[in-house]
Amino acid sequence: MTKLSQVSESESLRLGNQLCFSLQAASRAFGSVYRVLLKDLGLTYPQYLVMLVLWEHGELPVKRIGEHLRLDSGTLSPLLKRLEATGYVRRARSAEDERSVTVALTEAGTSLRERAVCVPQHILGVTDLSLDEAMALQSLLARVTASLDAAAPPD
Amino acid sequence: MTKLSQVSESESLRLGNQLCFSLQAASRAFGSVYRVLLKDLGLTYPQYLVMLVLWEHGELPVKRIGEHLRLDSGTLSPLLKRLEATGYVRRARSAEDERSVTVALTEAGTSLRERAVCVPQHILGVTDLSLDEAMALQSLLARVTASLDAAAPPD
DNA sequence: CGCAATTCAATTGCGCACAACTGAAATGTG
DNA sequence: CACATTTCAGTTGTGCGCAATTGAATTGCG
Repeated sequence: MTKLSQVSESESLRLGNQLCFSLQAASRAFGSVYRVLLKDLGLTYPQYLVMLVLWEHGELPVKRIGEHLRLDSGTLSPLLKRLEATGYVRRARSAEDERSVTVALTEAGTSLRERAVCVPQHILGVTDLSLDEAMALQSLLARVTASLDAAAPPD
Repeated sequence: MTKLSQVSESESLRLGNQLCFSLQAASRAFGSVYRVLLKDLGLTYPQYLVMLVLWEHGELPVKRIGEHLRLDSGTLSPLLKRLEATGYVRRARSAEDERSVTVALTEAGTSLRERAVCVPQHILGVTDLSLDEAMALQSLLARVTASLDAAAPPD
């Protein structure tokens, strides 16, 4: 098994830089498609991710949401404030632990789910990948992320 | 060839959402590693990308840089101003076309290249992918981006 | 128990991405 | 040639991602 770090310099230079760039490009391309789809729902993509977590797990403290999405309070606090302003979410200090803030879905936030189920299908519809390819991609991404995290731990 | 849009609902719902998420996660993980490496060079990752373009192509108008990196003037103008403040780049209105601004490397910007060549190798060293896997990943990403762009054109 | 260390959300500050707009310069058309 | 259209870079405003810090609440240890 040839390791990338053993490939010729010019080759690895190109590939090394290009890999991250392609990743970013793909990520932003997804962003454009999501932006259009989510506009009607009054959500940005990161806000949509938070809603997915809440739809799946129900009421959660900010910390837990951050663990699911790898986001810290610096990102989540203002984002959740905007979700609250939109009316999809309610925040309240936990009674058991006054440091913690519990985020819960409002009525509007809960019912939004039905209007959002079509989103991932629409996304998949335009990716033009086979199931195998999508799973292969997913698997490669997971491995890359894991090894990068080992090198520069997210904590 | 099974198309994702034909897979069962629950499966595609999960995969559809997860694909973009994994992409973002991998992109951010790369970002963390690059951030550490580029700190010594006084560059952010997007600034590094601009430098790569300039190292390869030499003096270029803002528009061309944007075409290489898929970035518009709203992103590039302040970024280039910061690169100029750091001293890696010089900007000047083009003589032939007064609308255009030409970006050129300074002495410091040119010589920075030597200190930057180790970056992609270091990055590759921690991705833990074989050459085949890296190329497969690259190819999948390119296809995904192309199909997403067809659905929501970057223009 | 009492005090230090830890945990949690929030805030501040910086840089990037993108949409929408501005204004100046160039191009094209009648 | 005159005037509308297009092409540039820049600015403004919003939202994200992350580092660093703050302040309050909890936990742990002596």
